[in-house]
Amino acid sequence: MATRQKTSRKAAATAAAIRRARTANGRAHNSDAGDDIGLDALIGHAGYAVRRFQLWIFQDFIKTLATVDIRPTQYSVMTVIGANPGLSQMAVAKRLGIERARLVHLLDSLEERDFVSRIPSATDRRSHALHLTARGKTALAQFKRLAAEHERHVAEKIGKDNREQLLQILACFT
Amino acid sequence: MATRQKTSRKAAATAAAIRRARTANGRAHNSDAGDDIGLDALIGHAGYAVRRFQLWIFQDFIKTLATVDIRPTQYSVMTVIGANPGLSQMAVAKRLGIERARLVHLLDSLEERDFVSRIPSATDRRSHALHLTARGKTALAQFKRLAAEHERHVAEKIGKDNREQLLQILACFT
DNA sequence: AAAGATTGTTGTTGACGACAACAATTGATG
DNA sequence: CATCAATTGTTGTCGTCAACAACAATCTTT
Repeated sequence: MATRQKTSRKAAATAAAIRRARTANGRAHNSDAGDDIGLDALIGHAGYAVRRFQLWIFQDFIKTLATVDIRPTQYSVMTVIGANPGLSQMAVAKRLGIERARLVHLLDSLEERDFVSRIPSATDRRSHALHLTARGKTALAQFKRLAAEHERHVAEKIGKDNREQLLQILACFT
Repeated sequence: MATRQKTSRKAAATAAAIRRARTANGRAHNSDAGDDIGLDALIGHAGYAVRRFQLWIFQDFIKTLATVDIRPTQYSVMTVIGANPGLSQMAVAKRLGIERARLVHLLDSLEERDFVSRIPSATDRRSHALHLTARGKTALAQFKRLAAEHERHVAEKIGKDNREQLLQILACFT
């Protein structure tokens, strides 16, 4: 085991410990599968199901768009800017529910890759008008094709109808 | 503005910039609300809706259980251990889809608060048999009541029927 | 002109997922 | 039985992300 084991390995095993160890391994005589372990109250918790689902869906998105090296948040930023050129950073941050502090770094990387440009606003010298570059526009078109492919993966995973129901149920959050 | 503004504030504003700035602010003459900004392709992306929903649901969970200072992951760990006493760390990690490296810290904090105890396994001296302490059991009972209250918030937010549909759709991830 | 709000920026903190190593131990293979 | 591969808990690092708190520049209000 590890170096800083808290309880000595040689410590006497209590009868309770033995009993429980039996319970744990004996339940289906196959603890490797990780199955047959009850979740108890976790079943019926929307948060848990949603967390697991989001993990899966983000991993698939990242994998599907790995060739273009675009992550979900970057994609959402470019999509909103593409659909609403000239938005300020505040407006984009509010719309997507991300912090403006975080958006700074996101835009930095997108600007470095020449996908987005910050143009000083003519009406408010504090703010930037965000635009896609020409390169950004063609790139986004490709991203959307890959994202659509990812969306098909989702439909395969949970079912076409279920996916649409999901979108409808969660529409109030978009 | 900030100290390290990339483009000089005094830089001449192009006609295009002016036009777009007008577009951004003029769309509904109220850019504060953050409304009326199209999401374009983002609508119809399950990942985006799920991300927003998970953000909301986790924040509500944390808020609802703030008095007991329990986060969603900690709650899931205690719930699984409570329902399956004697599990090894590997088994818990696999079942919940968290890394065993991460579970180490989670258990450290839960053990410090005397909610969980690592008992050396009688059959495998590498592994620990995880158990709730007496204090952990009574605490978990309270956590479950608060979690149920949080779940009611979810039902209020998306609707009782929708919540159940959601759980059914995502059941394959739990 | 002064006071307060807004915008972009920087920095810090903490939770979290992913990986890579490692010692101790177990299991399998010869 | 001896050896080698696999497993388990642990430590560490890295990068992403949300949440805050400060700050300078600028706008708005009065």
